[in-house]
Amino acid sequence: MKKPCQHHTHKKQELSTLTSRLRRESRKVTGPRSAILEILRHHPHPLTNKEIFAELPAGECDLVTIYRAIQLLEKLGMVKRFDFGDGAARFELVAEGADGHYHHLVCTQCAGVVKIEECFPAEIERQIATKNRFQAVTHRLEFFGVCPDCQK
Amino acid sequence: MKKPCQHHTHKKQELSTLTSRLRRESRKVTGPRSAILEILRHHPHPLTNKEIFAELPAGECDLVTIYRAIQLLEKLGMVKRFDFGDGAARFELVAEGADGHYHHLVCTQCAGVVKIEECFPAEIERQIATKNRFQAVTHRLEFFGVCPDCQK
DNA sequence: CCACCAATTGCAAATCGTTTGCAACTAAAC
DNA sequence: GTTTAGTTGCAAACGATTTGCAATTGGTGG
Ligand SMILES: [Mn+2]
Ligand SMILES: [Mn+2]
Ligand SMILES: [Zn+2]
Ligand SMILES: [Zn+2]
Repeated sequence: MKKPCQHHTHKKQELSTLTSRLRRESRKVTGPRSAILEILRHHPHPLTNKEIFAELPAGECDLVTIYRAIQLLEKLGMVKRFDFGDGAARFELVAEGADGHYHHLVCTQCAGVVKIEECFPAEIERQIATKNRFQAVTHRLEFFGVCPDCQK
Repeated sequence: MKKPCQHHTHKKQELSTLTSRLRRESRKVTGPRSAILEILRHHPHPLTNKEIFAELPAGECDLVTIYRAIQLLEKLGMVKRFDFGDGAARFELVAEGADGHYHHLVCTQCAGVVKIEECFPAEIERQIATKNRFQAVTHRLEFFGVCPDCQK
């Protein structure tokens, strides 16, 4: 058995890992759900429900089923929702154990997306929470700009 | 003439300042528009179109007119759009000359809003832009948590 | 004061993403 | 197998936002 890649950690989760998570929560592993998970597994960028639908072999399942499946996966913490401000929610698989905390840099011209691992110092958020006496403070942060390809 | 307040800088813009901006762009100063500007002027928090509509004396104007007015004001840079992720856009008057760059801390229970002047070091954004060769990079950042009142 | 015209408005209808109701169906457990 | 809670498809409902269009009006120039 050869190890496929020594340079990068392949964090793509096994489909079985994902489905067993469903069973553990007494949710059924169905055709549509497996298909959706497969698509998410193979996509490095957050997808809209409609995009997932488009990736699915025609007639595999209804758009509504995707909405419901994604809703469930989000509730179970298996996917994370992102909002790029264009009216459609996007979803991405959360790596096991990972907190799913990262951001994106979105091209305002072509909608291309780059994952951003950096975040500002947690100290800032802590100060904001303390100063305003808020608890359980989190944030939503996305960057926008023009990607290299779209710079003429 | 007495100066009303020495402690805070009242940055509330005069209505005439706002309307003249409209005339300068050959846009008409109408009843609905003045009313909308008045409401925005007196509200420290971003409002949804429907909220503006609710503030208006009954029958003052149609909801659609508010959508169109806000659209215009946004295009002229007189209001800034915020997205708290609940499906409805919110708008706030931008102080003259000000860049309108600030964020919010939103209570996830009661939807109360606090304006946040702090922002993370610009250096971080510059690095992200450079590393990914993006240009004109900006960001959208909002904080969420539980306000003092909602902590039971 | 009046005429004129581009800008504006109200109202109805259309869009779009997302949710819901319900009856038919099925994965998983016994 | 039988049983049943969990799922699905399809039609319809929803809420925010946009659009078409005919009627109205603010601002300008005379
Ligand atoms: Mn962050
Ligand atoms: Mn900022
Ligand atoms: Zn691009
Ligand atoms: Zn609260």
